[in-house]
Amino acid sequence: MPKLGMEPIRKDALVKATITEIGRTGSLDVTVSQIAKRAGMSSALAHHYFGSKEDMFLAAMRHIMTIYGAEVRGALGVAQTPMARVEAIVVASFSPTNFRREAVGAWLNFWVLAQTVPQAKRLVAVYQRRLKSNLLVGLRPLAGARAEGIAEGLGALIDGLYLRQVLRPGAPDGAAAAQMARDYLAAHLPSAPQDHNR
Amino acid sequence: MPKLGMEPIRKDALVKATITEIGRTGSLDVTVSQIAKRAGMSSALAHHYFGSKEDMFLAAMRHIMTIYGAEVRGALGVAQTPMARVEAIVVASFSPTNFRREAVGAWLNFWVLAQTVPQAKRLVAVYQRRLKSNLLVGLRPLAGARAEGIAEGLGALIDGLYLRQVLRPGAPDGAAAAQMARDYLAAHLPSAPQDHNR
DNA sequence: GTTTTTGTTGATTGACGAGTCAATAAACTT
DNA sequence: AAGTTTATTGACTCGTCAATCAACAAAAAC
Repeated sequence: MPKLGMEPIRKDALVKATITEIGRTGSLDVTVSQIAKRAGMSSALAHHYFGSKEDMFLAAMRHIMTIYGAEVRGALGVAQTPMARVEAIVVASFSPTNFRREAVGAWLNFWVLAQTVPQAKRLVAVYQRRLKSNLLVGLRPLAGARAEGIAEGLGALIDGLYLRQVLRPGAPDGAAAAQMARDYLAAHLPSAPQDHNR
Repeated sequence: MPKLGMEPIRKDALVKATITEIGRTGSLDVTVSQIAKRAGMSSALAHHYFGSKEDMFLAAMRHIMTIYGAEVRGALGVAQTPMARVEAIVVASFSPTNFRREAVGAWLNFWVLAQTVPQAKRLVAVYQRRLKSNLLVGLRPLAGARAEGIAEGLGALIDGLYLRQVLRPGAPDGAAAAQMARDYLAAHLPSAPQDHNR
């Protein structure tokens, strides 16, 4: 009983299933059948819509980055001060949508994929560039020439917090991670007076 | 022409070859044959000395952690002040031995392995605990109650710097990474006066 | 109402790779 | 010198999985 216009629906289901399965198993060693099954179709159909497994992986990466990008853009839209802009990025990075178990697990594996697949490497590079440039818009008014280094460091810290989240048992604690990023900012920005005695 | 006492030699060669191959291909999808070939023997012999591929991976993890641990211990041995202790850990973390391409690439993949293999997860947990406790010894005299949070943050930052190194083209720049860690410390420690205008 | 397009799958192919085994040989033991 | 242990490998088994194909079904187009 084929309804028409299935393509986008099927593709969407496959992309989500890909993320779920990679996150669930914690590995890129997921079979197309597993993914297809979770998405409610045969593996042949998955191959029909995406040419190859690699294509599915890349689509899944793009999806994760799209969600993240949209959330950042949304938060940046309402930010008025430079500090609010930086804060918005931090909040978005550790929001329940992006910092959820599945997504973080998938993210780590995409990082690995980027070591092998040039396309994937390019996607990660895009993410890094965007993150840095977004941070810089907020940081430059606050830190001038030092903004560059702070953005680099904050980027690394965020990635590190993601990395560590992967192995932490239990529900992800985005609030704690975000607080760590804020502490980093507070310590590195000149204006905000620092309170080292608690 | 079998000479006796080959076991430790073969095992050592296999462990090193495992790290090399994982680092080279950037993936855990290396075949036992590849590893064995690089180590100069047949795949059957690799299976003879290690029961399974997983065993080889675990041995390789232990090897990397052992090298790292030894270097940290060595540097800590000669450190006199609390600050020197923390500095020693930073230096060791980004020393050419530990921060080399191969090792960092392998490290990332072991992180992935830890998502699937409980043994591997335990090893990473051990690394994290040791790092944190080593940092705390130096940080507590310097930061008191705040030491805990600083150690956690510095640990995440170090991991993040490793993570990012993986995708950076060209030779690894341990000096720059170490500097970033030092900046983190300088910004978070109360005593050292901060120079925000440069 | 026949032809084309779109959706769908079970079955098959073809490759690859982990782990086993039998066989060979050198060294140590008694 | 016969027997045991250690080293070593080529050949083989067995499973898995990405990708393809042939076939069927329903909607759309003509």
